[in-house]
Amino acid sequence: MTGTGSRTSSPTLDEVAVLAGVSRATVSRVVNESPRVSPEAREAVHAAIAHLHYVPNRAARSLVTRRTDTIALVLSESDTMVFSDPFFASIVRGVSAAIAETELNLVLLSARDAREQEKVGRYARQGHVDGVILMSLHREDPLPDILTAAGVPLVFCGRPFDGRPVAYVDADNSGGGVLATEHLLAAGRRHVATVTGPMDMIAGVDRFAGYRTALERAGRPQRPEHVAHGDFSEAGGARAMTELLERAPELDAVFVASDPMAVGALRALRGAGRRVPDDVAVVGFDDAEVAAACDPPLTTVAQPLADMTPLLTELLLRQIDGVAETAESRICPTRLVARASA
Amino acid sequence: MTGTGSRTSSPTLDEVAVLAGVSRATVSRVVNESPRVSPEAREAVHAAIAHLHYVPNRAARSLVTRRTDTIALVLSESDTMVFSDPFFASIVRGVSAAIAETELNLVLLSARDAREQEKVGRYARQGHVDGVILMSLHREDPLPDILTAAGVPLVFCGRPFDGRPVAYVDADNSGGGVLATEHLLAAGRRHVATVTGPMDMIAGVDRFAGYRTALERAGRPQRPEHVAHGDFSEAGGARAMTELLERAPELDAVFVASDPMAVGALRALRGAGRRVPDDVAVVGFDDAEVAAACDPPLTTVAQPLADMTPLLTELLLRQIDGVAETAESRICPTRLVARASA
DNA sequence: GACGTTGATGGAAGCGCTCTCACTTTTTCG
DNA sequence: CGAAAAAGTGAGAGCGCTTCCATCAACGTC
Repeated sequence: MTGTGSRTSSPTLDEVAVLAGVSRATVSRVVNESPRVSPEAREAVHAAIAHLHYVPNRAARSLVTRRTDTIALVLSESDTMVFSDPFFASIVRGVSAAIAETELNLVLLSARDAREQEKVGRYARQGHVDGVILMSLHREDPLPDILTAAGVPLVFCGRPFDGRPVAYVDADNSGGGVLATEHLLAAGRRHVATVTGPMDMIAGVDRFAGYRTALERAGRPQRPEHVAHGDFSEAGGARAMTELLERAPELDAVFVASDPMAVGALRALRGAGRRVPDDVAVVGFDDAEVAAACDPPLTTVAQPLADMTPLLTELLLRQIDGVAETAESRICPTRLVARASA
Repeated sequence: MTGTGSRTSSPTLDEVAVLAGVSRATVSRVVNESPRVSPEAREAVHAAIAHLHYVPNRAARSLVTRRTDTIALVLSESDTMVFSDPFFASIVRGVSAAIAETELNLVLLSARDAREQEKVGRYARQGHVDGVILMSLHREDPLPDILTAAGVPLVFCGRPFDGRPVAYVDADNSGGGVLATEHLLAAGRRHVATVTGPMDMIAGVDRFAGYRTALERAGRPQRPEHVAHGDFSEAGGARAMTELLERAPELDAVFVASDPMAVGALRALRGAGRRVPDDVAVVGFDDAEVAAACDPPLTTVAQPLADMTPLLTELLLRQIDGVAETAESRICPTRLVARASA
């Protein structure tokens, strides 16, 4: 505790009360829009507030209300990923928009490494936020346990690995994987490979599961050399595609578990002289903006982000307001968007 | 104020004091690491804290200390931009890392539209944060005024438009523009065009100024048809490059004011059948990761981000601690990174 | 051995706000 | 016209914490 800063001390509720000629309680009522205030008092208070540029001190209010009116969106991912994958942008934008409708504030917290995760945990436990939305969870992430233990209202963006009873919203990833794979099969493709997401993320696991389910239903063999693991990044997608071409040159279709990876795969295919969709059909996942823009336009599985982000927010607010009975969760349907690549 | 939530009320300082058999004052001293506590008392308190899982209530502490130990990094930009331009990622990562060294928390706030700007302003005035780093400022952004009026310690990432006396850190953008343009000139290029950044951002303006300065120094005419305005995005860069090729087909070099735009420009040039660097030399700005990876590798102007982000943090902390005399600011030198594109 | 010193500790006063409760005034209705 | 209900208001008790100040024990010092 070195200095004091030069912040001119702002006016308090008392000063407003004195100026308005009423009691502190009345000022508080006006500020909190209680209906039981006479119009005259209300006006006097408003005038005083305007005159003094009064702004309520949040710490004092929080101390008694036990609320901060801010929620955190925690990005549990390397920021290279966060800032390059359009999926994150979409979620942030969507949640942000949903929160903007309310009186709440939204803060973004990054939790890339153990140290930052610890800080986020402390931040939440200290009562800085009323609730947390956790996204991009990896299998071993300690944050779910930390935050659950802290008793903070919590919603996951994405199904949790263990079946823990927690509120979450997710796209139907496995259903989407089935959709994509069946689309390829229905087009008469014989050798359908896949570039999966990271296997320590549920979206990676579930989309892969969908691929396998579809093959199984079609009575097709699952060949290990048709599976390469990516990391949801464009570079990773290119790498995995190259690997696949080496191991299984006969492939004529590939389900790539994210659009950025699909862009990389497209590049790798072009580099290898394969034409899309003539030689190899490609289906991506996400329906990111880039999907429609790339060459050829990418057939992909769309997630209903427009539904998911408000839902995420709603579930959290319900928990905060204490009206959520049990941990609710929602799986949102995915749909295939057919374009030229498959 | 509907419900109460089910958060089990956490233990207070008093309870710790009772359990440890000391006074509240002593517990507070231990928590705040005051040296004037006997080892026995300290140990007893630590034991009690561990036993109760005590976490200090931040609101109560802030109320008296007038500090929150959190600072905000405000992204005053559309999130499409934020999430696609690697420059943002670098700043966020750098500041994040610098903050991680300290006891402070970092929150990211988005301020895309007037409504969000208002919220950010309120958030700061209500005392949620000890200081603010403002980045990606556009000319008409109201946030600087709002935050200055709020008396919040403030550092700009980027020189302010007006010469207001405010702390800021910026790269030497105009110097970088000179560097890039002179490099092109020195290579014997006769018709050096430029794709600028947005003219409502200081980085766009300054880099363009550098381009003009270099032409002037070399005694070359400044031709309006050699200037096209971009928006720092890849698509914008491609668009501007196309425009340039139409207006000034004779051009044999172009200074593109950001790497993402340069990638777009490279694409446009390839599309138009121009070879780089044979027909047209290209210099970018930022030295983003993509610069080394693209084809051909991009000659670009590097910003010393590794210096800038700690500086940004340091300047802010100094203000918060009240040791900053006046508004300090720093311009960090840029340097040319020569690669194949020019 | 009386004295100031030093170090450790607890009592208590707030920080700025909310909210219960009691009080006064006004309205309503039998 | 009186009693009950409703409406508006203020006093005051905290919320959990820090910190000033007083206290007290243990320590040299002459």
